Amino acid sequence: MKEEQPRRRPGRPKRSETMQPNLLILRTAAMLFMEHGFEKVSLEGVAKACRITKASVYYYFDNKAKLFTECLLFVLKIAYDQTALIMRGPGMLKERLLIVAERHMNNAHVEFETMMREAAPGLSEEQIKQIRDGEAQLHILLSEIFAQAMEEGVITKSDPLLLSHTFTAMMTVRNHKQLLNDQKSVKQASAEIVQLLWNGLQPRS
Amino acid sequence: MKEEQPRRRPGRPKRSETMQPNLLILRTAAMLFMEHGFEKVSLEGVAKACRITKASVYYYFDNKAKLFTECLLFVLKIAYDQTALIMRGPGMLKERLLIVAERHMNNAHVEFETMMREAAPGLSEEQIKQIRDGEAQLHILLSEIFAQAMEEGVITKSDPLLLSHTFTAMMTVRNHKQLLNDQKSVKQASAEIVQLLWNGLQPRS
Amino acid sequence: MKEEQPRRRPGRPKRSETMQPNLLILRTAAMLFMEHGFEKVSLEGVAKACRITKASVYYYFDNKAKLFTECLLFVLKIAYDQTALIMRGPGMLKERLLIVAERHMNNAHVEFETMMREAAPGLSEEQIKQIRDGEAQLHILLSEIFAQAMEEGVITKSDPLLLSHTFTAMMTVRNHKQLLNDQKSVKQASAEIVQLLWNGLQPRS
Amino acid sequence: MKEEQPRRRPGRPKRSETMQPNLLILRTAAMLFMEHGFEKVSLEGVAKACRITKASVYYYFDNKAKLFTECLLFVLKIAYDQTALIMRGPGMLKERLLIVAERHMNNAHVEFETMMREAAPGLSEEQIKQIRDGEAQLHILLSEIFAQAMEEGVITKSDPLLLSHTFTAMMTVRNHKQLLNDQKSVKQASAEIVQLLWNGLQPRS
DNA sequence: AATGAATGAGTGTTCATTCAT
DNA sequence: AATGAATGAACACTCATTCAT
Repeated sequence: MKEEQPRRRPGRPKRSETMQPNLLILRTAAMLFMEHGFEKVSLEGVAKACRITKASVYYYFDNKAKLFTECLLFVLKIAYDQTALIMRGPGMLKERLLIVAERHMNNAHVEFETMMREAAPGLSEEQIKQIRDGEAQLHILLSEIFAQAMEEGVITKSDPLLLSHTFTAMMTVRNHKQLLNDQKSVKQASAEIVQLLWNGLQPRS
Repeated sequence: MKEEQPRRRPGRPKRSETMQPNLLILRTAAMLFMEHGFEKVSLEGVAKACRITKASVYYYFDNKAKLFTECLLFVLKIAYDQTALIMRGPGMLKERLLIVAERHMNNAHVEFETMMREAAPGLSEEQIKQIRDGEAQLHILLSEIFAQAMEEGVITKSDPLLLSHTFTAMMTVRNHKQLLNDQKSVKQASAEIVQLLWNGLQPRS
Repeated sequence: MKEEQPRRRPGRPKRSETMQPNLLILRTAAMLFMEHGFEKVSLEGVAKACRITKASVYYYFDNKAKLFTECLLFVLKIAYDQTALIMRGPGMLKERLLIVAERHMNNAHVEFETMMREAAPGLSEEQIKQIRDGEAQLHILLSEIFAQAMEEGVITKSDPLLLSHTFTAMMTVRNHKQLLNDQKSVKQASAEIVQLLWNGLQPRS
Repeated sequence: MKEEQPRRRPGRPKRSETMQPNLLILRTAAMLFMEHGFEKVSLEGVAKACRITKASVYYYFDNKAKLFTECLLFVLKIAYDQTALIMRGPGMLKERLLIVAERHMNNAHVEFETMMREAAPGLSEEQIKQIRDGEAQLHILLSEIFAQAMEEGVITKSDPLLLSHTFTAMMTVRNHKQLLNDQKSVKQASAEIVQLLWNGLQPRS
């Protein structure tokens, strides 16, 4: 993001014409990157999806790596905010987890680490660090929630950071075409997955 | 990487070296595909890694899609065999799961579904089906084991297929660079993950 | 051809040179295609002949098939216009035929149908149809002229379309290196050929 | 042709198994070259059509240029013999021309000069000369027949060599897909073409 | 006599990037 | 602010050719 745009009211903007090209590109590219990964998204493709020219994309973003980085930071920010809002909100932990899971699983996208691995050779150290930091914050957020719940005896004690990663990893089931789409709704799947994590495999006496 | 090896002249080699180039290519390419995904692996790259020329790769495999397909089937076969051996072997279910998890997590690679999504546009319907079938068999194997365990009361009842997918998904934690490599050994992580799945979050009274 | 011209750096040229690259490429490629046929002309070759790069050719034309199609339509259009101008102009039919023959034979090129046969596998149905249509119009033009002449008793009655094709075919003599270039001028050859067609072999009493 | 094969009885051999690979390759390649031209025929393709390997083709023929040359000489020889047989045979000149025309037009193939132009850059001077000579003999044969007919007053006097080339050129109508195949049988077309050449366009009083 | 295995050079095509306007 | 026009590097793939067996 090059500079500070005049602040816009929250909520999705109505139509592209009204949006600053800045943001339009960012949103569009973010969507494409999340859906197809780094390599498969060409700047030509981004430009076309925005109804502008490739050179215009370069006007706003130095290069592909930069655009990618900003896109991911943008997405991570949103994910962070949404997750924070839900997880810090009211309700039982299990219920809040379910909401997060459902949200997350609803838009199938390339697994984060895979995307990073794909993109990494094209990114600078600094850029990688930035993205890693953004991601880390999300895990820290979750692990703090988990840690607190452990303190309070709401859930069994374990490594909260690992729990956060595991929880996130479980949601990649959204990508498993053969399970979803064919057999289960996302809503049902996410419910069952959270249930699984909650109860564990070991039968309760 | 500019070491100038005097490239072999064309013609049949003097029959000496170790592995059939057939297999050498398959193994090498499989490794590369699993590590970097479909797009990032160039046949030039595969060739170089095998110390042969691109044209030679084409001598053995019709095209990239074919090579990719055979690589995945190769990998899936191995994974299936290993998993079958372990899961049908002796020991408590939890212990067997742990072994599988450890094995699986030890070689970090691109998440399967992400790779498929990336490669799919380049593959034929038939090839996609073949790979999907190979993958499905692994899940069927696991879900049969799980179903039986449920029958026997070893684990709580739930959808065994979903459980299989979830279990697999959990192991993508291997890719989370920031968790592993930095903080935890794979051995420890897999143990904790299986523990998590086994006990669940809800505290036992 | 190893003269090292310092290749222009990328970016927009300083707006000076003569022809639109658009047309330059079309003309150059048309010439090459007509002279060497579809396969033998590489886009690299076209680019070099235009003193630009291959990628620049792609900037103006989607792919080889498209460029080829546009070239042929371009050439057919010119041929049509020239032929129409002459054949619908004043003068005796025989004289007009002579002029057309001379024009046509003056630029030796690959026989049309042979070129189409060569190129066809690479073209889309639509593209083939377009070219065929362009070609057909030329034959329709000629056959209408012939039909009218037959009506008026200027020439003997026969199938006018076949006559058009035959007339066109006769002009492929231009390609017969051993006859022309060595022994006869094109001017003389075309005159004799038209004479031949006009009088026929059978002696007049 | 590398050496003198034990002489075979005339007529087409029953099946490939009985044929010397020598000849099998020659015939097959000749057919392919005549049908598709020089560039489009790959030695791999020739080999496959012969049910042997590419290396075997190389065993019998030094390289593509050599094979091509021998194929054309082979075809020209046959054409010469057939033409000689017919043209020196009994019957009115016009009737004999018709038979030759029909034969020639029946197997549509790449126009000779076009093929030569395509292949020439790959051939040695010597090879080009050989083929040109073979072709020239055919034209000499025809022009001698024509010259004699002119002497005898059977046809009008003109340049007999040019007549030969023109006659040959007229038969390239066989390639005009839009005329033949759609509207006329080859038999009919050849008859009309010979008629055209015979009578000429100018009405007889 | 016949071939399996290898190569180098070339082709069509895509794409990130640059630069004058 | 925005873009049209250009490039170089890479990639998938093909093919004529070579050589040890």
